[in-house]
Amino acid sequence: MGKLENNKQQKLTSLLNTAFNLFTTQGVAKTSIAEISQKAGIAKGTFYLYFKDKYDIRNRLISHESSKLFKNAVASLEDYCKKNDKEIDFEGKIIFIINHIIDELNENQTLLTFISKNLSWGIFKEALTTKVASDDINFKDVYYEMINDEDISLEEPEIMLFLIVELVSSTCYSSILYKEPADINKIKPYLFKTVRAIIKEHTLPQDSI
Amino acid sequence: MGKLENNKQQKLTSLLNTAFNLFTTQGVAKTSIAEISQKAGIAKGTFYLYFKDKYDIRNRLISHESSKLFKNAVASLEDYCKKNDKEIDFEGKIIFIINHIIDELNENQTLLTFISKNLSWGIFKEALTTKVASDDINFKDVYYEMINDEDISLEEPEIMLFLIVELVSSTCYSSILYKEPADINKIKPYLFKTVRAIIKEHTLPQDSI
Amino acid sequence: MGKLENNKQQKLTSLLNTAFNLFTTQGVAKTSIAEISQKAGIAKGTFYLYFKDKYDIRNRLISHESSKLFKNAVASLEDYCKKNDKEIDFEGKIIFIINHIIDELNENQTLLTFISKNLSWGIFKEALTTKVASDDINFKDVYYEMINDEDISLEEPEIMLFLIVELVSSTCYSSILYKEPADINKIKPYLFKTVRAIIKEHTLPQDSI
Amino acid sequence: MGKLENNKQQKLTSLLNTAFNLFTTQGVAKTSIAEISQKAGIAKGTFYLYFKDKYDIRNRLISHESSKLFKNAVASLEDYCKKNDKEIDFEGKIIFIINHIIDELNENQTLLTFISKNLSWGIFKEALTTKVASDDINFKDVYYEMINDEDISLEEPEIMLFLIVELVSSTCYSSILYKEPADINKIKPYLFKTVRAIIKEHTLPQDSI
DNA sequence: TATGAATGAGCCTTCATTCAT
DNA sequence: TATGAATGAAGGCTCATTCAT
Repeated sequence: MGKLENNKQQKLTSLLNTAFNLFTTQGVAKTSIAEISQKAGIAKGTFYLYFKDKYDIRNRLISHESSKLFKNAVASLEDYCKKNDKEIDFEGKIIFIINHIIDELNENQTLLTFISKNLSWGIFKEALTTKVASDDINFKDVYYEMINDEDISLEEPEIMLFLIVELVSSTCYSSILYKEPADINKIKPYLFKTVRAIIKEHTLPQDSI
Repeated sequence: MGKLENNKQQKLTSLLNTAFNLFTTQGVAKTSIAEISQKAGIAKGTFYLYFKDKYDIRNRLISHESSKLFKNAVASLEDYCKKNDKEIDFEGKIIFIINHIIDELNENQTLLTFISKNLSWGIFKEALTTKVASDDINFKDVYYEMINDEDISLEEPEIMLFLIVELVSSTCYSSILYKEPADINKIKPYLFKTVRAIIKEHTLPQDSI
Repeated sequence: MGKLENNKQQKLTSLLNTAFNLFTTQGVAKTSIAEISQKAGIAKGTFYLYFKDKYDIRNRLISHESSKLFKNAVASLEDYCKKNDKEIDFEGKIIFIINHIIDELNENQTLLTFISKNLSWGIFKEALTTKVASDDINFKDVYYEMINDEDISLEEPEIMLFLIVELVSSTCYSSILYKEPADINKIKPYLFKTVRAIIKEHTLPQDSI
Repeated sequence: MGKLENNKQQKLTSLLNTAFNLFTTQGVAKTSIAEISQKAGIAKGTFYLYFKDKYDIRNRLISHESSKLFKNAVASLEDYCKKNDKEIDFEGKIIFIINHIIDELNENQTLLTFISKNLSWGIFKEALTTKVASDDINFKDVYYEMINDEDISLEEPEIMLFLIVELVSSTCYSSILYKEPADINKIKPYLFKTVRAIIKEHTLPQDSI
């Protein structure tokens, strides 16, 4: 890899990190490109060589961070299975992943603020299906793998995922950040029950022999 | 009521109407106070005698419009019951109301854009519990009335309402506006099944005598 | 006149004067609104309360300065007639005015640069027919008056004026500023001969009795 | 000629063509060097190996295009003489050339806009006297040839040419592009009469034997 | 109460030019 | 010769808010 190539990668990383810090601490609206550039140690004009505008970098960050949440959750799940030498069924896996993500967001509320305030299903779907960074995972693949592994059939797997994601994400936002209408820990059981219900309704009766 | 008082009311109404039109047609961010004031026929400085800032007027509008959605749905429900001389159970009423609101939003997508893009549970809760205009209804009261009428007991009625509202509103947004992951009409049955499941899980076994 | 009104007028004048100085010394392109505002002692944003953009103020200045040139020339002509108690015919008046304007431009070459580099017939025509400042004259009226006074008839007075103005202005530019293809004083006799020829060709034979 | 030399020529041509297209379609000010380079298929830095800056390439283009106008007009004139086996006198030739140029500009108004908006006598004179491309003509030589051929003597041939060129070019601009003060076809007769008058005044009485 | 002129910080964006490769 | 990443000054413009009237 040439020196130049290397240098470019460094600048990109620097920009992404700086922007993420600023976005999470002061919000997207109150962060200017001038500030991002300056703190990243590059010229303002250089910013535009890497990103179209502020919303471009924001979207890429959301995709990347969302992807990380899923990646961590999936990794933790695999870990858990290995360690305990346990098999968990599909429903259990979904709940495990949701729980892991909720806990992570609960401990990193600035991240939650950033993601939620700027999320749309469009960006999110992109996060689920494309890799921004080289080590990102494609959760959709993981999701379908999970479905196949269990040998269950779902009526509309994508709609089901959509309902769950929307329910969980919008629920988390006010529950974690404002404890409204109650603390996330109080909400959790009801939330999980609902998720289980959603899964049940989408599950087709297994072909019996 | 003095002439003066009347004049004040007129200005307030003019401001609210103008702002609503501008917000829904061009978005909140691209609407300036100068534009609102000018089109409302008052001076820029006068705006500040009625509202703290742009977000103040925006929030009041969201509350008012949300309230209207519920009011219309409830009115339509009562109408339906009278006309058909039918009794509908609690679950049916909730579904009826949701359905009515979804249909209204589907036909008024600018309203949906405005409300969703600027919604937070905080504002929304306010909309449910307080009256902005004199003819607004307090949906929370209606909700508890509905519960009492049926003589059912719910474990955590507020959390239940919260889950339903969050699920429905975030689902509608991408489904109606972007048909993602599918058209609202395809989503509806799954959504209603989920709502029913949520209600079921919150319903406590009836005291039998 | 209120204090406010007075204040506004002062600011306008200050802006016009400052802009004119900057435009003539460093050119329009190299003059920024920031600089105009700052040197005029007002805030940058205030500039936009008085002018749409840089070209708006530039056009108004050109109109005003052009008007002044004509005004001075006409005044000088009247003066000359009075003093010498002489009658000058139409052709002589036109030549007098042109000569006066050329001399003024020759002595104020920065003005010539400014006007010529930014002139278009559109702006110029406006300068001839509308008053920017209260003391501006409307040269077109003066022109037609001159025609009537002499009792001569011209075939196409407007086209004639157009030809003369275009010829003189474009000729002056390189002749005065770059002495190309010769000094204005060497060009003058040829120029005047040409102007006379233009007038002659447009003059219709007088009705004889 | 080496391959390298050839390559250089190609790049130069590509740059000139691209710049001309961009200048005429969107104007000089709104065309950036980046855009020219990119569309010409070379790197931005390479531009500077061929031209000093944007105005350098612009001037060369104006010279070249002006030269082409004269070249075409002269060629057409010669053609006309041959075909009709006619002799045209000096005055007639000048009028023919002017007429031809006007018609060409009338049919190619983007070219007129480009040339006029960026013309100065300096650049123009260069166009008359120097060849930019190898097939350009030197109109000044042609002009003096025409004078000699006819055996007429002019008092100040250069000033005469200057007056004519300035008159025609500035007249065309607003007349063709804005039909101000009238359409070019209405202006033409007056313009030609004026040109004839200019020539007459510069013509010295022929030496009689 | 009502006005609207004035503010001036702040933002985004463009672009000619340089220079290490 | 050729590249194109980097620069950073510069510029135009918007807008919420204040305050004297």
